[in-house]
Amino acid sequence: MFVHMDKLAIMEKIKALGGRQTRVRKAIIGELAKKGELISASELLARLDKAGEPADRTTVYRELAFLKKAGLAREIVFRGRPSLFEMEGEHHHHLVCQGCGAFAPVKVPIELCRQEERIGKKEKFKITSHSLEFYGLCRKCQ
Amino acid sequence: MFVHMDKLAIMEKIKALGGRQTRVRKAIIGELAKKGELISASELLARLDKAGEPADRTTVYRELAFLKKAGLAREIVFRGRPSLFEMEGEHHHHLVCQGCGAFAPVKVPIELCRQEERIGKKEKFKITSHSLEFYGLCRKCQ
DNA sequence: TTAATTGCAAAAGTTTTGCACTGGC
DNA sequence: GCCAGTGCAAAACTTTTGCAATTAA
Repeated sequence: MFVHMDKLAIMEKIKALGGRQTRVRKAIIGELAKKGELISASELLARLDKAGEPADRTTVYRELAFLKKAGLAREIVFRGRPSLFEMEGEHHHHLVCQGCGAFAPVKVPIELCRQEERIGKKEKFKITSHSLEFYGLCRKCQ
Repeated sequence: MFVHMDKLAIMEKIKALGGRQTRVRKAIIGELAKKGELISASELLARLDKAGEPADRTTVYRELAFLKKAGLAREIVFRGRPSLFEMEGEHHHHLVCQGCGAFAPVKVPIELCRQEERIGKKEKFKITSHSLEFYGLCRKCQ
């Protein structure tokens, strides 16, 4: 649904930051890209195992932190659940079902970026990003 | 800065839900209201101690869950820090400084509620609430 | 070589659970 | 007397840290 950077561009960016091309790193990026949507560190860990590319829990957390710092992955938090991650791509938000826990990506037709600028100027705050997530009930849980 | 329900109305709502008026509950609501803005469970615990109204950590968490369920308090999560709570009041969002960790309340001049309705209808999702928080650098940290 | 990366063990921190006791109404 | 509310101990989890061993470049 959303366009991501290709692997070449990703590795390029990593190299530019002094990062190396390792088995574990490639596996993590691969799983993150394959999933396409939000995934927790624990789920990622399980998927790596299943894919025959096992990695340590600590390594997964460290790699996610690295990818975030590199601007290649995004972390999102929802009330009452662990942090979720996804590869950076087209700007979007999420609908979270408070019944079954499912979530769906959604594009918001609001020019929040422009609003960001306005609010930042007014509050003398240099805004660099925002998080906007919707909570409710999905079709099944209503 | 923001208007909250008065204590009478709060206790009324609690009673209607079968809740009781206890020493600890009153103290927690008092601290939450006194602070006025976001506060973590741990900070709340410390403030209760300092105020001579000590309570157990578990009790604090349970009370916060109760107040949330009663619609009297709101929980907000930010990346990389524990949940924060505040009494329900006028609808607003927050600016979070990634430098020093400070946050400031802010009203957003976007009619998100109307957007909610539109998005919900389109996605067949019954949206009940949203979270919108801005990340960046405060005046001091720029 | 040599600095980034990894795994393991342990710690830190938040939040939840079980259970017996207390106290509002 | 009930049953909500409370404290205590322990557990469940997520996430981080320290350190020695590995490995990509």
